[in-house]
Amino acid sequence: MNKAEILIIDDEPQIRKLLQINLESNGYKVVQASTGKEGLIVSASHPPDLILLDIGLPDKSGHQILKELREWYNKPIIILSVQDNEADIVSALDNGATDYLTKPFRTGELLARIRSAIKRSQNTENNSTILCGDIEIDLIARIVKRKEDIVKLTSTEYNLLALFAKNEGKVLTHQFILKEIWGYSYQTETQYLRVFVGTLRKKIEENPNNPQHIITESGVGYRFQ
Amino acid sequence: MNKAEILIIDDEPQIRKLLQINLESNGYKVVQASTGKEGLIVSASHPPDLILLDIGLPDKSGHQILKELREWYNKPIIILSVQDNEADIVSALDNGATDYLTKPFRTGELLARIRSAIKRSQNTENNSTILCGDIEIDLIARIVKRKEDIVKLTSTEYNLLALFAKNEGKVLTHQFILKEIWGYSYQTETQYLRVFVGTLRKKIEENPNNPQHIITESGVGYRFQ
DNA sequence: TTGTATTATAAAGATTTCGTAAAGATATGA
DNA sequence: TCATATCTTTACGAAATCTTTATAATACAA
Repeated sequence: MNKAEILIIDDEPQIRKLLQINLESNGYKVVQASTGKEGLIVSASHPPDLILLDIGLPDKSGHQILKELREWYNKPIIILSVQDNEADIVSALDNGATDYLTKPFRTGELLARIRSAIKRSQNTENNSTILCGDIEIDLIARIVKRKEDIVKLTSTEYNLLALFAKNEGKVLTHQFILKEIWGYSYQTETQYLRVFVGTLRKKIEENPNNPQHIITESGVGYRFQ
Repeated sequence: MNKAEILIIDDEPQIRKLLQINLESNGYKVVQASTGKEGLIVSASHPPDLILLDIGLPDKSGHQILKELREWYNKPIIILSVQDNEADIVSALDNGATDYLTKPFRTGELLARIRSAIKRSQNTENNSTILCGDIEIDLIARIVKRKEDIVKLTSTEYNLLALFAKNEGKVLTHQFILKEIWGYSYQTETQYLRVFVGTLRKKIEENPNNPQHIITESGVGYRFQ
């Protein structure tokens, strides 16, 4: 395989330099970003194979960046932090961080953890666009196309469709969907779901009266195929 | 999904006890081994969902155990160690350890790293399908296939079939089935069962008049095979 | 073989769940 | 501010599912 590409998101130039030297001498290609915002843009325009994210960023909190990245980025994200705070670590890991290292870290360990993470991620296939029949969902750009034509979706409609697509083939319960899209306290508002499934079907189904993508599983939930 | 099962391989009884209490109170099922050799035997006879491995074992070095496990075991292995030695960490990670924590570790962090590791391993392989002849039941996706074709089942029909499949070969009494599917107060409504077994047979049996999967045990209940 | 208990099937009735339209509420942006 | 888009509710007919009843088929024991 080619050189793996690693994106460093860190506001301290010295750290970036240090990491760059170490990573490049170990055969990685390095891209840098000094703010969270820049990191999001860079990673979206050219997704790296792994991201090193400093949690103590000045513009947005690293936790926020992590969440935004994880909406579409499913390769490894390793957190670097001066904080040796358990709550911080737990929160980062639960929000999808692959690993968490406390600064100052040992270079050899960091490199080993990077190798380990990249190796594992290669075993899983990750795609930032999902293709289901004539529907194409670009998780990075948040754009949905049907037979090459862009489908205009509201934010909630998109979130719902993306959730379906990420779980293609599985039956998702009303509860689960409501929890994911609207939040924990909306688990009983199944009527929301009916309305939004209705509008989604109108937009993505050939014949909304005979849906081929969003299938109703009566009494349970819906299934996307 | 069911309780994830975690195997602890550690020679110190206090550590095992501490881990056991913490893990069990977080909903995990815990199995223990006090030596590396025992750990290998236990994991081979009944593979756990994750292994916590102490690197400083008396009989074989933990590194050796790790290598032997990794010859066939591909679920997460998290190393616990009193050694805060970089070479040790690097070696463990390069030999396929999923993570490496130094004792004394923080319980919350360990639990978060366990959650993270299990979550990732589930994304790679989610084969929770039960196969019975030409019938395939995917318990996670909640989907039933017969000879590759999806069989459309109502919620109750699915629950019933899943119950049968989970108890393949066993005779389930009317009482038991009714209690499991409809609830405690329906134990005498055997007619429900007859109706639903009938519709299920129509959907999954080659010849519903001569069922091969759902067998009647007259006067007792049914058996799935 | 006959009678009884158990099981199977069909179909009607009751209930729940679903889909849709549309009105009201809220947010968004010029 | 107003206009527009979006979200939340409400209402009701349609569809799917569940429950009940009736009756036929089958199994089993005397």
